[in-house]
Amino acid sequence: MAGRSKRRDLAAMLAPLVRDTIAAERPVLEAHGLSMWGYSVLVALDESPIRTQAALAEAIGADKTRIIATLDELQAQGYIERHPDPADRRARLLAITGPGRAVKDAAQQEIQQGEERLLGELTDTDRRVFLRVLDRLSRRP
Amino acid sequence: MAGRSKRRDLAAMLAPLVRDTIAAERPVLEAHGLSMWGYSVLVALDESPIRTQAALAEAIGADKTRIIATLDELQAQGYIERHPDPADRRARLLAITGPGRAVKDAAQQEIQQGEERLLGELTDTDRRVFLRVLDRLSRRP
DNA sequence: TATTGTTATACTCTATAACTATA
DNA sequence: TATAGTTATAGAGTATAACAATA
Repeated sequence: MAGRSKRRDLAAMLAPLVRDTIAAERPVLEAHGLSMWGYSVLVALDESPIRTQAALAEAIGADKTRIIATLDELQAQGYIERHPDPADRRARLLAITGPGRAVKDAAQQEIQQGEERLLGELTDTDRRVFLRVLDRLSRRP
Repeated sequence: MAGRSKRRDLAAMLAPLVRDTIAAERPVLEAHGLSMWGYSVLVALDESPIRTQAALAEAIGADKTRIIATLDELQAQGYIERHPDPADRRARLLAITGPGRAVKDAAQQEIQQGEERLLGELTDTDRRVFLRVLDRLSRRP
């Protein structure tokens, strides 16, 4: 059986799109006083608390060393809580706070509203399929 | 009318996917002696020659200053030709060579074959819709 | 000894600005 | 003077390795 029809590489199509969406997020996050990594952390902790910083870093695709400054800042802003685990004082129990959830929800609403500029061009079917496939592919191990 | 159903941000889904696809490309390109930007340049020039380096840089989403070393290397490898435009000797006419097209085709085939690991999980309909939408969104101005 | 978090260092990548050569 | 290309410098972001605290 022969190959499939000619197409561009996935990375070549994904790269400019991710660049645009991140560029669109930047001013929104800045207006809410959040960094890109800070927002990532809030989104992750909004789903559920996490028991170690290393696990959080892995969950958001970051290095454990480079989220520390982010966590310091989020804690100073009162958006997360960071307590030593009584059962193992090496680990830090991480959780989002009420104000943290509020600022994350506000920023996220604005971000997704902006993304309608893109998604709004699609038919309902295309939109639904695209988001479903994208969600699935992005969750691969 | 109320909002749409809850979803993740586009950037949050796109980012890990683009990271994985680029990570998958890296060893393939290295085996063919190409850098990421070098491969981008060959793909762009394969479509059509370009009259200035600035235009090429913009076409691949790069800065004009940071593709110069790449062009030097591609030229030394014999994969591109770079001639001063006789009509305006400030500009450089850029074109891919036969060997350039050959190495680009070989690398691209291997890359897209690897991407089947992802796309092969999808139904024919999902695959077709996803690629069509992705292609469209990635070409937006 | 192994693991969690932290800090320090080095390295890569990118952006900015200055320089040349043509026009 | 304006533009295309080039080079040099500085800055941001990232990765690596060493360190301190706890197990």
